[in-house]
Amino acid sequence: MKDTALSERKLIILKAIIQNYLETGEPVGSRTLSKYTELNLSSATIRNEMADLEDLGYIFQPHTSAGRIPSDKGYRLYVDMLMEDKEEEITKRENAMLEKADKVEKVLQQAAKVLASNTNYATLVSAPVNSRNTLKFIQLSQVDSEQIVAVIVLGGNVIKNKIIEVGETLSNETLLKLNMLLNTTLNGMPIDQITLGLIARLKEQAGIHSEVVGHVLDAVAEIIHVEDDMKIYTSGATNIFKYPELSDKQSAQEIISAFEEKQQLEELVTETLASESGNGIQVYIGDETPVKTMKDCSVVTATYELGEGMKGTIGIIGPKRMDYEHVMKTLKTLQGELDAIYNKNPKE
Amino acid sequence: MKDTALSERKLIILKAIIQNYLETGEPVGSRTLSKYTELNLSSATIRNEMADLEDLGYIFQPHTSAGRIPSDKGYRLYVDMLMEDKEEEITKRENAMLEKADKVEKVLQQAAKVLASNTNYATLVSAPVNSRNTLKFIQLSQVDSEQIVAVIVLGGNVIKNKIIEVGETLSNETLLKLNMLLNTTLNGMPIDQITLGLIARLKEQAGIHSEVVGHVLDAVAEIIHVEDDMKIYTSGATNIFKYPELSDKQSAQEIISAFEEKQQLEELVTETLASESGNGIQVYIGDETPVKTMKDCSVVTATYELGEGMKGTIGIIGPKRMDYEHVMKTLKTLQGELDAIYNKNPKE
DNA sequence: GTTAGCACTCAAAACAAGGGAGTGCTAATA
DNA sequence: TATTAGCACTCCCTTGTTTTGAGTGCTAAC
Repeated sequence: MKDTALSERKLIILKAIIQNYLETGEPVGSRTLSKYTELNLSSATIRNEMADLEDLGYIFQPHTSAGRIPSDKGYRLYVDMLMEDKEEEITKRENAMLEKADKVEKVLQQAAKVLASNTNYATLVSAPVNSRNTLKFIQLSQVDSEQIVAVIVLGGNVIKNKIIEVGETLSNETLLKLNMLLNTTLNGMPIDQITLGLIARLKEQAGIHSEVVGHVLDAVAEIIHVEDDMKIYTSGATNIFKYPELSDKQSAQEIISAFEEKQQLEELVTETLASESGNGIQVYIGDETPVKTMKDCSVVTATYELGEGMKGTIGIIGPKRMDYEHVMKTLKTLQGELDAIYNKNPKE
Repeated sequence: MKDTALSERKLIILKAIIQNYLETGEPVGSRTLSKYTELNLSSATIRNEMADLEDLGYIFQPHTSAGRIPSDKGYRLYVDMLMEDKEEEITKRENAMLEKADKVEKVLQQAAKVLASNTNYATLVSAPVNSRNTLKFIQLSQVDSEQIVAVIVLGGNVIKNKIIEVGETLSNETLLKLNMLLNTTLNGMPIDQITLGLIARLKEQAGIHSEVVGHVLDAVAEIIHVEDDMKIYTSGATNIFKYPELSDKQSAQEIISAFEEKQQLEELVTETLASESGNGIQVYIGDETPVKTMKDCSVVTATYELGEGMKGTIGIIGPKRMDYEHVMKTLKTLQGELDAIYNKNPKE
């Protein structure tokens, strides 16, 4: 029995085992399979084949005298080769909700929700990260005698603001001048090109107000700091209660905590964005996930793009026996929708 | 046995039962209580008293031949009369973290976290609602040939912004003029005083740019819309797994969903803000809570204030057998801290 | 190579028995 | 009269035993 290639029949059996297990969640035995119309084999024959498949590590028994369950390796083979693309229509209705929402946050939160209700798994949507982004516009305004507010507009119309305490009261002209200075120098500039040298030069030009400029640039720096900025929207975390294998106290606690804290999800997102595959869809099975608390889950992620190389992630987290076909199809659709929404937006 | 007043001894026994149950979570029996030093009574006597207390509805047995458990009515009596204020020091260390955070959202998220780690219950912090708030400052800025951004600063330095599409390109002077117009009229104005008449007047004064002004005021309206604006920060939802009586699948699912969706928590917050009690601390036991999914929990909330009558809520949600004394004390402290933080902020 | 048959394994369900915590009641006691 | 000791009773929980049934591996026959 060579490890390199499985016989046709073994593949069919493996596929049958997995599909059956995806549906029922119960270990599947030889008798069940022999009743499977496609292959007219007795249970005994199937047993032999299953023994082989077990030796090769594609399936295993939870205990002696139980049926077989796919191993991570088995799932992997299935996802890579055995699975056929389901060409189903996913519910367009709900997606209509996406169109309506206007603010970015709302759209993404909606997206997570739609995804969750379409799949019955836990979902996550990360906002586009604005590294490689450009600074579009800065505006300083007096708010109080000793406070100014800096409004910073980034490419993609992401707007940020920060209150800055200034010791002195700035005159209107001064503010106007500073605004001019900042905008003529920085407008349209990719934020990774704002160097220390540039900052020094700006401060110099600001003269006695160099301190204010310093504060403003600090604010910019703070705003674009990726980690700090990564917003993650989630939905349907409680869906995991639908899958007994994940809903014992221990697991449920851990997984839901991950969704609550979001810290760990960030890792997942960065990992996904870093290692991109062909169509942008990635499947992590069990131990393959970057996040240890999800070692008993499968995670499927997709990347969507929003002009300018700004990228975000959508993903779903569920049991290993998840409906990969449906999930991948749904992700692909949503990915498309998001792309569309952002590209039809007033061009950048 | 009159219902109006319980004998001194019954009160002591009831208190003992409750305190014991808070600690252990197990039904408490007569023998356990008779060993209680304070009251030198035999288990038989105690049994008689317990039978009375049960008749009166303060305690009950989960099943025959089990110890007694406090009923909602029992808890209520305890909270109202029997409980003594614990004068413990709560950990000041963690509160230091509160000081550091600057942005409102960060502070509140932190607050929720601190609360959760101090109590081991699920917690919630609602951002101050800005009805009764004033508009401090408006700034329109050109961002693109056909887009302007409106930055709106509210009292308490809450900053909002919104992109507005304008059909035409506005000149610098026009913008300046509009800014002048808006600010001279609206600055410092309580937002509930921005009436239709005022809006009409403004539009008239804006002349050919009345449309833009309309958009801006729409944006203001949208921003101050209370429901839409209510942000709720939560933490420690998974703490409920620590309490077996709440962590069966059904309950856990429901409670955590409530925390994820936040919808239901909003109801809780509005209810709390509406019916305010003396020191602003409220205790909902079991069915008393406005949120049906929490009928097996107790909810304790407090209101904090931030100048100008802007109010927010902090609250904790846990099992009925929660440590009310500790919780109320902690809430009171945090309430104070928040008040302090916001009142030491540059005066409004 | 396939299959029928059989002995074997093991988890889960069903059942039985015992222990223990707790109660209510009654009768004795202070 | 209030308290307590004593006792019978209830019911949950734990433990151990048995039964059932699904499933396997192996061997021998086809």
